[in-house]
Amino acid sequence: MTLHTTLSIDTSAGLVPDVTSLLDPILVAEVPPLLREAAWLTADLPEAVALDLARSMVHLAARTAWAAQAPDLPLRAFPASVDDRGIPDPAYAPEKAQDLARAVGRLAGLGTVAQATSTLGALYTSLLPRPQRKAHGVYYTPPTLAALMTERAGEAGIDWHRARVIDPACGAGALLLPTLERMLARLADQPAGHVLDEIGRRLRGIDLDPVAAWIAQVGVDMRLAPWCRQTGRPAPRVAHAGCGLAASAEDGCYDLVLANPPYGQLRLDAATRARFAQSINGRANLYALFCQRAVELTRPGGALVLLTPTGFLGGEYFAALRRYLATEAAPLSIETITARKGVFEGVQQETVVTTCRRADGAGEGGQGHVEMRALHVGSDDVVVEPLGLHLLPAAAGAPWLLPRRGSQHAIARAMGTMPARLADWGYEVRTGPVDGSDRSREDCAGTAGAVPMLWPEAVSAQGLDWPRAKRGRSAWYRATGQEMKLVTRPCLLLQRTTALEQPRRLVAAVLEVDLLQSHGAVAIENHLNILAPVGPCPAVPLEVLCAVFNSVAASEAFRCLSGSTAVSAYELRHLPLPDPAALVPLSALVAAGADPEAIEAECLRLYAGDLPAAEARPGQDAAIICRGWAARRPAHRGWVPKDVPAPGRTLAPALDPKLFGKGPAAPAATLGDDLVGRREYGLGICLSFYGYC
DNA sequence: ACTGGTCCCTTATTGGTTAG
DNA sequence: CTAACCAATAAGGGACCAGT
Repeated sequence: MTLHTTLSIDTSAGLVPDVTSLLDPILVAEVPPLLREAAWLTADLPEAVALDLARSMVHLAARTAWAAQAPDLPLRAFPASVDDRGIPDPAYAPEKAQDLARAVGRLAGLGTVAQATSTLGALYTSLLPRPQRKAHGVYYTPPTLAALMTERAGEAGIDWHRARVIDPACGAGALLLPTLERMLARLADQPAGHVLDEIGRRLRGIDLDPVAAWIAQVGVDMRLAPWCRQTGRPAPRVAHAGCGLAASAEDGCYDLVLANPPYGQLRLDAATRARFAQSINGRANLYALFCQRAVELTRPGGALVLLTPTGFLGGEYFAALRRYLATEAAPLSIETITARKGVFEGVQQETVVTTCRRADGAGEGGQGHVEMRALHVGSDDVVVEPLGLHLLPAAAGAPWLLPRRGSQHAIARAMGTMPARLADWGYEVRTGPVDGSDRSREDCAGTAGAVPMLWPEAVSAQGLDWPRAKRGRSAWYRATGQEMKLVTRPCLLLQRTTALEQPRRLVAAVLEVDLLQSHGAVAIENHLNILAPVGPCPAVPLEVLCAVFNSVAASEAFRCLSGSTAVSAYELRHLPLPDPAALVPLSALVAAGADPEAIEAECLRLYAGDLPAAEARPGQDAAIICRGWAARRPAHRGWVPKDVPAPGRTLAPALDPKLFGKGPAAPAATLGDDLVGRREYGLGICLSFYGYC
């Protein structure tokens, strides 16, 4: 099988040419403790005071950094709308605040310009009051990811020599600076005045926060200082304060839109809802609006690179966004960021980088394929794990079934051709109707009309365990004229919220007839899903359904479709299932009470077993790029495997504790040893991408 | 009334450090 | 060296809110 890639990774050039040089180890080591200290300063202050202090400190830090980088040029004026009077209230350790700000500014002034702005941005975000930060989704892009995003833009065909680029939510300029860098590289031989003109004409950032936009602009000013000196002109205004969602005269003019927009649920007024009707349905999220906005800004044939939560890949409330993107700006590649934590400070959101091309009406036949990758983001590197090409579902708005990990490649492929859904198996899904948090009901154990109440903790792969209920929860429910809430027939119960980190996303147990017979009915709490037979005789028996849903294969299949911690009824209805006719061997195993491993193996076969082995693996021509390793360990410099290493090759233990665990260096091991799950052998895990370990 | 998504909080666990 | 303690992290439950 040839894994044709529209966006091949250029291994010879390296993934992120300037990342390692951009990340001065001194800064990497010394800045975070200062930022933590800074966060303490504002943690307990009233919001307005904290905001004031944050802005003052950033101003001071920027002044310090500027003095180091361009002492001969004037620093751009602080936004007039924000009060500039130094550290505001002496009561809150002002000297310490000033010292901190200067210290951060000095460190920022040491590194490259991109590093300086990202450091200033990080200072700002760590000082911002939490409510403010959350309300506006202020989480700036780490430099490694920003570099990767501009790299993707290049792969999507952006010509940095003439491209017009905009970031409608630019924050402190994390994406503007790498873009500027690429533009400058192409303008190297041009007269200085022309360079300034070109940058001013072709690069633009917008942010709601005038101080953030100012930091971004100061970064641009710093970078353009040499050209300014030559011409005696100031740098052009690139970053503007304003609302990135507002329509402008420049819609459809940009060759590239780069954005890590803010996230967060919204309450929309009717006008805004109508304005973004194409891309939102149900409960809207801010980033969906920015996605539509990004498409509107892009010219036909132009490219978009967006960093968003994964939720839109499968969630019900993002069906309109999926439909919109599929028709207006089909994704070329989707790259899931595997770590939920540690990439964005204080965020538990699972995120994804999507590269799209704006439709140009030229009838791009045969589209619908997406290049999937997983990104393992370290503190100063990104490891790219190729997951192959995958087809988007033809049905508009349907969840996109895409692998998030290498191990899901085969299952994701197979799912694309599986036509059956739960409805075809003879089942419907609904959420448990009883609100267990309703404390108005007293414990009714043993009273008349009381029926068993089933909570999530009663459901496990081992079966149903009633009257199990956690502390403070009643295992009984008194039906008070709401008998329609009760379940009277056997069904499958499935936990409704499971963490992404859990080994299994799907946890199911059969509600047997005996519990129903002894009590007449049971109540199902809201955090369980109910999979109930539609007719008297479903195409697949309950026990077989249970076996499939409890299998690792089904859990992995579900992971390919879900983006949030919820196991929603919507997603369950869309989960591809094997043809009922193919379930004969599994039914026999279940009926015979076969051991779990045999059942597990059969479920895996049902999902992925029919694929040839070659297809079950991600592309062998793919590359893994491990810049951070090379940077820290000279012995490993240049270790960027371009092809599959032979079994028997000696592996070094992992060198990046952030990525692959801590502890003393492990001894070298031989490829082919059982290295799976051994975190000290990061390389071993890398090689598992190739299907070797 | 029902459903879905997300955030936050509590609890359990783990890993690391230090006193005895 | 062991036990106790503490901090950080993971897991999972609960609450809340908004849309249908």
